Amino acid sequence: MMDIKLQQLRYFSLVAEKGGFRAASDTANRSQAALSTAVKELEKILGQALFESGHKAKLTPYGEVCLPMVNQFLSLYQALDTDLRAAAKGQLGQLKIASVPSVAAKLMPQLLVRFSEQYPQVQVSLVDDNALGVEKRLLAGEVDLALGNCSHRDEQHIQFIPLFSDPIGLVCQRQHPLAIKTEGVHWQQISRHNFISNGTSRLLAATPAAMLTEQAKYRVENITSLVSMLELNLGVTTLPKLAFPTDNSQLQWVPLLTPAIERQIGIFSSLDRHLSPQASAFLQLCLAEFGSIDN
Amino acid sequence: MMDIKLQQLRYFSLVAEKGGFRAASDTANRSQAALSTAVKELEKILGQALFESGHKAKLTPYGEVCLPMVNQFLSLYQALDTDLRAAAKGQLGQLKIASVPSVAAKLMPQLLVRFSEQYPQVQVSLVDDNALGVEKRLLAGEVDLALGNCSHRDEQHIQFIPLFSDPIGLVCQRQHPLAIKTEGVHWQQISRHNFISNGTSRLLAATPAAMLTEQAKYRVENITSLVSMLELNLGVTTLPKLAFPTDNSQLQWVPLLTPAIERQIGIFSSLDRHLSPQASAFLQLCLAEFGSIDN
DNA sequence: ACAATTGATAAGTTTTTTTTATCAAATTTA
DNA sequence: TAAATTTGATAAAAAAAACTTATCAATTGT
Repeated sequence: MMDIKLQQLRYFSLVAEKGGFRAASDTANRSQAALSTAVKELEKILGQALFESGHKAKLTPYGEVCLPMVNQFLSLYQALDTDLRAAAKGQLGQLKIASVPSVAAKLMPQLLVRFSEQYPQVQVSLVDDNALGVEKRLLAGEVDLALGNCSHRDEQHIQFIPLFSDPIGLVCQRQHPLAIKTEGVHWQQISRHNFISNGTSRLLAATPAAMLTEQAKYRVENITSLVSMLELNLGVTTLPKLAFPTDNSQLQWVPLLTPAIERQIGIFSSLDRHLSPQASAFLQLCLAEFGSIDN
Repeated sequence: MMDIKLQQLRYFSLVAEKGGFRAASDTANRSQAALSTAVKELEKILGQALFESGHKAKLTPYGEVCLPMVNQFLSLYQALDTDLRAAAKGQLGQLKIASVPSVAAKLMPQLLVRFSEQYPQVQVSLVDDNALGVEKRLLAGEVDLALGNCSHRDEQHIQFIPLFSDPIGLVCQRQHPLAIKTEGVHWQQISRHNFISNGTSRLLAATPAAMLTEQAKYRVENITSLVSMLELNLGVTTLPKLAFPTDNSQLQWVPLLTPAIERQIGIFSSLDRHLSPQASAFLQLCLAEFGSIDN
């Protein structure tokens, strides 16, 4: 049992539309014989004549029944073609991103607005998690891309592209004696005060400032809780500049000068899977935004 | 811009389903190379990889997006194939029939029931008209087939296949003196009574009985009016046996013996157009019902 | 009646698809 | 861990399909 070819359907529809094999062959840039044989073979496959035998290409009642079905199918084929190509260009589909909270809050909104302008049909989902969590989600295939600070934990399966560096600084009340040192503070200056350790404090590890976390009076992961405690002057903490809530009127961020610590914010992608076209487009957007070389 | 081939979509879907080119090539009865090159070319057309490069045929995120779209399209292709073939066998589409009232009322119901059993998906429409009207509708392409009595008016465009013959007879009240002559009457016996001419009376033309219509006191086309007038004993008329309302308890049909007149009931089809498969099937049904040779 | 136009068909050419044969890489087995 | 197996990719050759050219008979318009 021969199967029906796309070309046969196309020619059948075109001949019916143009009202003749000659006219159809002109618009299709094919010889009249090509269309004639193709339609004849389609008729053979179906076991029924589509056009009346005779001079003019007039549809048979059967052809009349077939034509709308065939035309609808051909438009579905066109739609598929368009969709597959659109999806290939990343204009269709979904994009899943994991990000550390500070990036998710401060940078993602603008990035996503610009991405959605270019790719309005793409469904974007964003989850936030800590630095280890975003990498884990990426490895699990839960997300296409992950934004966070470099840890170089699994170079075998994960690629890291640095985007920019984010300096660590002291966070304290505006009335705090250290708050006026806007040019920068030394870790030993901090150690004279109560220290509240937080999720980003592991960035201090392997630096002299690691002492602070070891002597910490509190450890708080949640950023809102942390802010409340700082506002109540229960102590001071360190945060990357990006993680500092800029709209807060009671707290102050002061750069940590000695040692100067920076976290490398960048974008992770899996080496095991192809990037989806839209993920690739988003990565390009990030690179364009922050410069391709780390700065 | 190359266009996407059906075969490429089929192979892509099959490889994804079977989880490998080798396994897919087995079920498709093709070489592994055939599927490999076909899918590679599809990827080239789309400009994106569908399968991860590596040992196993794992879908890329893009392939993951494409697969359901492609599968849906392939099932639509299957549906089209099925529908076109079903329509070719006359199992789909519509059938339009014109018939003279007597045939429409007495024979069509049973015929249509049997037709619908075999072709449940076919929409049937039936119009009734007089002998000239059904032929006109057929010529106009309004209907696929016409049932009526032969007139041989347009042998160039219309084919007539006789099905059976229908004898003309006298119709009168049961109490009428002629009603007892069940073996048959002579036209001259009728001429002594009031005659009501009707639509079927032109069948008497070119016979001695034509005299009856010439001397007719009334002429009534509508069958219901005619029956009423006969019941009121306003006169007698002639009707083909089939046109006589068998459930009427007051009237009687008596064969016209001299001259014996019969109308040939048969089926008309256009010589200019192909019969639709379902029309052809209906014609076969009629021939089977009434015997292919006129009787 | 004649010229022009229509679709059908046969033969030959081009293009596409498929197979065969082989490869390198990855996986499994011993 | 090494050998054997299995995987998908690729090149060359063969087979199949699609298309073109050339020509025909039939129909239509003038």
